[in-house]
Amino acid sequence: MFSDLSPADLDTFADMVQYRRYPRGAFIFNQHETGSAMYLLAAGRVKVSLASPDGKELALNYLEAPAHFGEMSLVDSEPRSADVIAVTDVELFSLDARDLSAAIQLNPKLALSLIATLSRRLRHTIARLEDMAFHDATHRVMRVMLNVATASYESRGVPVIQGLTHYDIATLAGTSRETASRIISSLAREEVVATKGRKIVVDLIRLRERLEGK
Amino acid sequence: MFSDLSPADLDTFADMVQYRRYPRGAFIFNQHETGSAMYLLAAGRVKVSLASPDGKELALNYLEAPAHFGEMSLVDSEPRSADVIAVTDVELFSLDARDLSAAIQLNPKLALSLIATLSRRLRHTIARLEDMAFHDATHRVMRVMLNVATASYESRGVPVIQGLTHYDIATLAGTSRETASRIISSLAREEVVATKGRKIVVDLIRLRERLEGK
DNA sequence: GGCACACTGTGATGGATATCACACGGCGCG
DNA sequence: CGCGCCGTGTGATATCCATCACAGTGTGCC
Repeated sequence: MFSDLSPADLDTFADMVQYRRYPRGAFIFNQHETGSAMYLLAAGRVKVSLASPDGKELALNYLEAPAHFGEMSLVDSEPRSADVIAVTDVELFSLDARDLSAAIQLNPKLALSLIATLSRRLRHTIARLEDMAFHDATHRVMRVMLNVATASYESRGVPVIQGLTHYDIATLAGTSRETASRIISSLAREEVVATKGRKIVVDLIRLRERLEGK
Repeated sequence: MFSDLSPADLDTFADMVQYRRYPRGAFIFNQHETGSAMYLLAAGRVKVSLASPDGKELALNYLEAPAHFGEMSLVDSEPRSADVIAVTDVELFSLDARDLSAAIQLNPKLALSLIATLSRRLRHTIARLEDMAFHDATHRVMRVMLNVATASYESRGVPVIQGLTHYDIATLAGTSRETASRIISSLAREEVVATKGRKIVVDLIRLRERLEGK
């Protein structure tokens, strides 16, 4: 989902920034917590997600370095609107709101970069909301698989889903683990995807057809 | 949901901007359409909403002057992610993306204002998504009523919902007109709200209790 | 002031999906 | 290299809600 920050930009505020590490599984911050820093993810992978009081989870996104998150708290002092959890060991830099306007003075393009990031994320979130409101679980699970497999195809040349359990896919699709399982089985039966052990190989063409068709 | 633009800001780019009027009911732009302008709403009321292929509707928001919308297309050239429809007669100014960086040079605070707006809207959209994923129709309808009534209370001193049909409330809550009707009737029976003709008076305290309680 | 039309209230029904329950499979750690 | 545990597959059941159907109601327009 990211990022327009160039190395030059990073240099610009190298001394405003603070280095941190988190082990796999750690919470970087929690929903409803206050905090005025944004984070630049330098290495590793994080999950941005929401938890309901009764233990359900909805994943907003997975981010891979280089990326940034937590920008919303730079401009207002509202509580965090999601949890961010380290999926692997993580290295990152934090930038406090106090330093932001200084950073923008030094490099106004940074502001445009933030605007671009927020825009992309808002679009993405609106699309998610649209899916929740208009489409059934099958459609949503297919869309998640298409997104993940497409990203994999673009970065590694293979349209494969791995490192995500059915539970993870379900939280991305906003449905239950069981429902996601059933849908994946059924797609495998129809040869839209092929499951090899705990890995899913996606037929991008067919999957896209299915998503458009109905 | 808005806005940090001061009259001074408006002066700054008075000559980059173009004046337009739309009658009640007009589409200002459509989802999926391309377009690189943002709009400053000077007078009137618009609805930002999504339409599904099979005729369902999900309202993202209603905006009242002064407000702005369509900023996302300033920084990328993705299609519009929602429809914007004039609910009353509307007057607005459009600002093209080409002029944006110039405007930001003239007034860097404008960038911060955009970031703040986008942040607020992203928070709001995430909260909507959370509601859709975790809560039932009753909860969502109550939240819509609480939001509208609270806004009314703050601007006019009376916690009243008017000018919105049950259908409108349903599209804001992401449910059907019938379900919204049933929920409102039931809340009226329990004296959480009182319906006077086509107007709903809300007991803010009780409604908030109900929303927190379960 | 009345007539039409949009809005509202409410029953009946079916369908999607959450949830509970449990068996099976494979992966990783000791 | 085997045992345990997490992940997966799938049935049965219950619930929420969309949808269809239609009667009653208010409002604005002529």
